[in-house]
Amino acid sequence: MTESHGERKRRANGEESRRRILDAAAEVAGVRGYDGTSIALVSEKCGLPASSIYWHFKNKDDLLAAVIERSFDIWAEALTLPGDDTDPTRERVTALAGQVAKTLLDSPDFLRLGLMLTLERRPEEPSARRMFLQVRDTARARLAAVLTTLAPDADRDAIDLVTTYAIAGADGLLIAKEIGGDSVDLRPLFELHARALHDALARLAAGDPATETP
Amino acid sequence: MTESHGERKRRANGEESRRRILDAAAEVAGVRGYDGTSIALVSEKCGLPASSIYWHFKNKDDLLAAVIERSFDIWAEALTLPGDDTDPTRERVTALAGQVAKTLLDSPDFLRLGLMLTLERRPEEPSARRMFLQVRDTARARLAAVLTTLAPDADRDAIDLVTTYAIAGADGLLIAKEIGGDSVDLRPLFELHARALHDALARLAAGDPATETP
Amino acid sequence: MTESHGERKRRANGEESRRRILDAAAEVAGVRGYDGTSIALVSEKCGLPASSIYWHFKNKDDLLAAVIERSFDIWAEALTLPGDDTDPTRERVTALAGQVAKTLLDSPDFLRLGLMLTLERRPEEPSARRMFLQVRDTARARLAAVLTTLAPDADRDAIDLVTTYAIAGADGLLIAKEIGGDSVDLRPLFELHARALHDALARLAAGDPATETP
Amino acid sequence: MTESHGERKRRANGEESRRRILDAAAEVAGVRGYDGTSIALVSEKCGLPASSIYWHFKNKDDLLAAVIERSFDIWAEALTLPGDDTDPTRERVTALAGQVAKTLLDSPDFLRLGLMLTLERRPEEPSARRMFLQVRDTARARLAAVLTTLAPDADRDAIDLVTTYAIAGADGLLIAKEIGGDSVDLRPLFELHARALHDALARLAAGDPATETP
DNA sequence: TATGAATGAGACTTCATTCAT
DNA sequence: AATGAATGAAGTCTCATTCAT
Repeated sequence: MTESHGERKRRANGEESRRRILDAAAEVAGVRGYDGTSIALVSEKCGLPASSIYWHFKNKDDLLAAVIERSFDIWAEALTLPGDDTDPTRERVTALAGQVAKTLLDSPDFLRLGLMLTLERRPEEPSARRMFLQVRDTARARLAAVLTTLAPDADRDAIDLVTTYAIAGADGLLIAKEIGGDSVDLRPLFELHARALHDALARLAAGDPATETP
Repeated sequence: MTESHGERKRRANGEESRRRILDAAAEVAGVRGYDGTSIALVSEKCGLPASSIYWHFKNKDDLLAAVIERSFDIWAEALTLPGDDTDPTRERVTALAGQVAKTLLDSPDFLRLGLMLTLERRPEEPSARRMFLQVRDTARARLAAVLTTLAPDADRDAIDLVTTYAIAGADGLLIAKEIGGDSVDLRPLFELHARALHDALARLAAGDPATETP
Repeated sequence: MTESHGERKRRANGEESRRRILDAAAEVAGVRGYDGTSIALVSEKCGLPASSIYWHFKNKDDLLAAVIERSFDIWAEALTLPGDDTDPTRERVTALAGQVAKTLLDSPDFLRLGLMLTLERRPEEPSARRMFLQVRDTARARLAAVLTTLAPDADRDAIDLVTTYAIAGADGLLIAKEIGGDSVDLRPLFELHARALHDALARLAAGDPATETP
Repeated sequence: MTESHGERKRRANGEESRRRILDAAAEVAGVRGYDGTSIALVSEKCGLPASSIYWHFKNKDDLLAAVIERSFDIWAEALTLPGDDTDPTRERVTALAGQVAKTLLDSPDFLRLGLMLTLERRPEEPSARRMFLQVRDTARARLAAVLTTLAPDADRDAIDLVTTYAIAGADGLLIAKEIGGDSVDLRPLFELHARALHDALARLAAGDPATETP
């Protein structure tokens, strides 16, 4: 109780204000997308006037980039990819996929917003989009590393292919969930995906050139 | 007063104007998304004044729904799903997946715009979104029918699951292509996906309960 | 009385609206300068909403450029420079200067606004400024032509010099009037200026190299 | 707690901060005018936060008035008008005009900004404008004194007239230079002006009523 | 002697839409 | 079958200024 947080006219606290703005922006942007996120809406939701938002962020684009960055950081922290195990059993791959699925569904702000941004092709790319692609690349690199430990003999191109397919499946299933809502049970779907990945890895490990084009 | 003040061609051809508007709207919406598509932009792109757009369409929402509908129709026509063959060989499933991939990449307007709309959660759902979900359901039903012919013994839930997974993969791969551009070769990816689907179907046909949760 | 102008909801009349906007903008800009002229102020003064102003003009810059152009045209029309007379008597030059003085004081909008714009050095030049410099050049050319008829033997550089000096005097005296208000009587000042110009022309006609640097 | 968190130099030197602010404000105001000079721009240019500017100056108006005052002082110091000589030869008047021209071109901040302010007619006159008119009056008085020594017999009204004309010429030529840039050589122009002033003074000394209105 | 943070007002501009012709 | 003109609402962002520390 050394600092009563009930003070009337809030004493200036930049850190806390910034957080409140980011929270509000994440909430709005996750729902309405880039264009649909208006500063006025964020302002209303966080209780600070619009002009205060511009004290903390250069502009709307900058704000949304920050939203994506923070949301990704939270997600990446929640997801501790076990990178030391090298046993590509189906159980293990399934567990891995399940972990990813769960964390994605828990904090999907950056992913949903990011996918929306990804699908657009504006004349000048928003830095929020750039930020999404950047963090997505980070995640991709980590996943590729894990897959490499699971199929050490596979060449880089093959790993790349499976990595891309793994991510694509996750993206697609997230969308399926978005559309289907409660009628879609993600668990068996991610299991299906895990099995597909496992089999692909197994073929890779066996040197099966199944992924090559004839 | 013989109504001859110099207008040459295009003596008020409604059909043609409507088409020009739809073309322009499709182009803009495919690039900028729902919010990013302004009537002014469409007007500029099609050469007709904004008020003329409102003569042909009730409002922006209506216009975009029409865009999606038309784009889907074009796509559906291009894609003649062979629904009579019942041989679930890998080659056949692969060919099928390849066909879908190709047509999606050729006319992806409705899909890209639709996915953007899908990812948003507005208070009041745009009818463009509703339209997308509707045509998507049509496509889904057709795909489910095909899969059923390939695995006649599978139960409805299993077919549903694989159908959802099939669509999810397509969505995800489209996004991967969107992000990766030329550095992503969709062919082997769709082959991977086809193989995954084939294997799943095979397991289904064999009564393998692999997709059930333990 | 074929068209009662008392109609309630004004029937759309672009020409008239445009004029009203220009009138209002000229009034405001002449008083407040470029930055000081807000669209809201113009809107209030002309009775049309701000968005209507943007129907008629691309943006504020475009509007102010139009203000300058029109104001100049009005001025140029009011000032019929007698270009056929070639008698450089003092009376004639004085009359000429007086005419310029009078018309400048009658419609000084473009000049006052233009001079303000002239004195600024923005990173990107407003097109209103460019417009001012352009019409000013037009005026300058006409004046140079008149001076040439008055001193046909003078070379181009000399005419240029006197032209510049003539304009500078007019600018300066307008400013003096602006500052001094009623306490400044422009008539004798322009007479002084006219005399200076006459003497300079006379020296030029006589081949006196007085304007050359030693 | 020995107050030692690393600040090195500049231990809060008020005088120096004030100077930096004035420098920045002079630079900005000379370029953008009164309205165009924003506190944020000045802050950025001088490296001090906006709130610090308000510690040194009451408000923007106060700041710009200070800019004008200081700029004028610098100019006045640079210009040592020789007031003791009473020989109205052309050479002397020319030299005098040249001196004024040179100093004006060297430090024109106050003049350019002042002229911009002069041309505006706001509802409430900025004190910066008042300051400009005040220092301008000071300069005017000094010039009138010099002219009086050159034409001791002239009456006050005549001296006033010539003084006004002298200043108007200087203003106008500054504008000409502003517009013409390198293509305008001020030297012969100021010589022309000097000659005009000399002749006017000579006529005054001779009692020539040339400046009177018929 | 400063300054980080905040803020209401207002800047310019675009929005989707309507209406009279 | 169309369109020129208009319009209120809302958009992003900057403004000058204040205040607690």
